[in-house]
Amino acid sequence: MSNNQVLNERSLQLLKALVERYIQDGQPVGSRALSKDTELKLSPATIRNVMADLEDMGLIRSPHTSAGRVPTVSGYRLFIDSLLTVKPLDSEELKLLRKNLIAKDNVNDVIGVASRILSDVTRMAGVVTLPKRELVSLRHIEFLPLSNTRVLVIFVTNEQEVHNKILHTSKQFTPAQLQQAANYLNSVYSGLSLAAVRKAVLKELKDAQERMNREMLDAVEMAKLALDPEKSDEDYVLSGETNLMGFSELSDMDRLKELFDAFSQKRGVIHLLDQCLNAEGVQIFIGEESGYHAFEQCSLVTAPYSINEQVVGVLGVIGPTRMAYEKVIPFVDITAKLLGAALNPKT
Amino acid sequence: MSNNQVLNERSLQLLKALVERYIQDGQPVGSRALSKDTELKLSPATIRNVMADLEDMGLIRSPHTSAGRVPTVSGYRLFIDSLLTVKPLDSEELKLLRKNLIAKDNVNDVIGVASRILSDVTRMAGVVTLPKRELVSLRHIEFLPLSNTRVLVIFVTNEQEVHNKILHTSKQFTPAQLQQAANYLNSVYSGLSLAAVRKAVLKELKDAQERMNREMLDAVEMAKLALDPEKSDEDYVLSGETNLMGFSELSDMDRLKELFDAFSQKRGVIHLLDQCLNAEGVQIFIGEESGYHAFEQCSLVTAPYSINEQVVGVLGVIGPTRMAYEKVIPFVDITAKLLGAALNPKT
DNA sequence: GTTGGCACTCGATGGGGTAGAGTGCTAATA
DNA sequence: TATTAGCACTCTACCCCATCGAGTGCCAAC
Repeated sequence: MSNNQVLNERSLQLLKALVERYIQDGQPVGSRALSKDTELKLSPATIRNVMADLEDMGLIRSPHTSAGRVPTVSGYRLFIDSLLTVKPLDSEELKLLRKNLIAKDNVNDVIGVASRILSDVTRMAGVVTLPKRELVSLRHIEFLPLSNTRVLVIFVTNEQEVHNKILHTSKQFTPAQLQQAANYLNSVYSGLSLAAVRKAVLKELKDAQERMNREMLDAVEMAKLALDPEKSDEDYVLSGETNLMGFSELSDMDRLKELFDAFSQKRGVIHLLDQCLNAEGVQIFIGEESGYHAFEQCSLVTAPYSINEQVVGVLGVIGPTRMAYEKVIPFVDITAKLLGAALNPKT
Repeated sequence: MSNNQVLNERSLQLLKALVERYIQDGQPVGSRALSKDTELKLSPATIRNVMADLEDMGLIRSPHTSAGRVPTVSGYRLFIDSLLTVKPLDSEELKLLRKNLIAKDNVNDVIGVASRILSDVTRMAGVVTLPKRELVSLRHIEFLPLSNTRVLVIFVTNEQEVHNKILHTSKQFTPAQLQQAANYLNSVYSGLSLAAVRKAVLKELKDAQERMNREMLDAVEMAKLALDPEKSDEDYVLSGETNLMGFSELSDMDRLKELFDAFSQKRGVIHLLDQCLNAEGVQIFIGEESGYHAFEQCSLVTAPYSINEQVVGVLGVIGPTRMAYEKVIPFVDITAKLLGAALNPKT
């Protein structure tokens, strides 16, 4: 028990070797194998002592008496935070990204491509959230009369994305009135983020009623309805879920069902991804760290992406905890940057 | 071999009992069990003779020597076509349908609800295709200028659904020109199905150029672009896929992966569902009948649904071949009718 | 045509034995 | 004092084999 509770250089080196070995072939790693793997000329016996210490510290564990050792979540965490040597991005993959991740007319197409590339390259599942509506800016708003009190509102954001929604207004409007309302809103609010617009709208409604004429008031009232966030329309695009069926860690049907249930319910996944909106750069959840039982056997590598310097969404890769972090991390990172670039309006 | 190749009343009765029994508990059915199940007072030995005949005719088979018999696809087919006694719809389920399957502002919401009900009630997977764009009628079309030669076209169909698309035009239009074009198109084509509009548009472009003034020609030209079917935007909403993970028939991971791959690729499923657009009423694919390897262990029970007497889409249930057809069939049938009703514009 | 009897086949289950991998401990070593 | 060799021990994975039970096919009797 010489090094008890003390992580010296050698222990770390062995932990690193163990994790790398385990990630590579998925078998519990024994002392003999580790002895051959490292440059440290240590006998299996010595390594067994170190391993016992690492186990005491909760960094590795053995599935049963006569198996080797496997990293715990803390072990992976330490490995990723301090020991990982990230690989430079494969040039083929970079080429693939640059070729396919380009601006399109439809934001959803770009998002879909990004998600697919993430899953294809990593052979795990790729996920990309749609840009948060709140954070993108308004370019144009338009009202179309449907029938009686139903009005179709259409707003175009950031030059690319189009949203529409049906409003039920309290009174009837003529096409001309609607046109006028749209004109007013466009002249005043165009260019602001939707959140900012809503804020401004609420403010106007509250304290400036007397200063506005009837038409403008109507316009603002309608804008309020139109921008009501109501059911959060947050969503994501998931690709390559089926890749996850290949991993032995997830081959238990109950677990797998739970995982896929989580995917289709979306709520939990969105919540998880939202946590990464504020973090800068790549963020990783290992196994139970996510806080969701369904993801207990999975790791999630995420990175936020930005339009116009403004973080609007998150993308990531979902796979078994035993994944090639040293490749996935830089890949997720660069994909986020290129996605942001592809989504930026060409000014 | 008295009854060889001849299906008499008794054989059919026994086949029916066998299939029902097998559907109920999923175990190969033996002669003893069948002897107890039916009112025919026959000894197991006699039943064994009949079963041998049924096996010769390819209606049942035995997984191995000392197991009971299991229906083949032909067996299921005969059962469904001639022997099935459909159960009346559970009143609880009907209530659920009537309560939730109601008109909404957003067609997608209604479709989603239908899909979810299908899967929830049957505890299998539910699928509903989106209404075919081609077949719904145009209510209103509108153009919004974006930048230079990019124009946003918005069209509203059947009073409820809104589509939009970005066009790249060959020349630049002023907002007024766009407005004029829209006015023209609305006055001429409103109320026709999109397919009919496109047909008319192509015709006008071809043989009536001299009779039209410049603006109208532009309008028609733009309409052509707008309605270009291009990438078929056919799609469907799938629910409860994960229910399928519970069935032992599908518990083989490779098979399951293949099935879920088919779901996410969509192409094959859409093709399969499209085949039901022309058929009247409930249609069923049993196992390999679908022609898709991924569905070899599955059955698909479908029914087309209509808006304004016009068939526009298909819905159905996907599950293992061993499913309770006598309940699923009437349920799919009524769901299709109620979905149609919910989608019909309230005139 | 139907039935009882019977030999036979085959899958499922569980016990027992073995091989191999890897450990922890101890005593010897540098 | 840290490292190492040696060794007894443990546990899993695997295979073999015996047994059991379900169900069949066939034959002779009714």
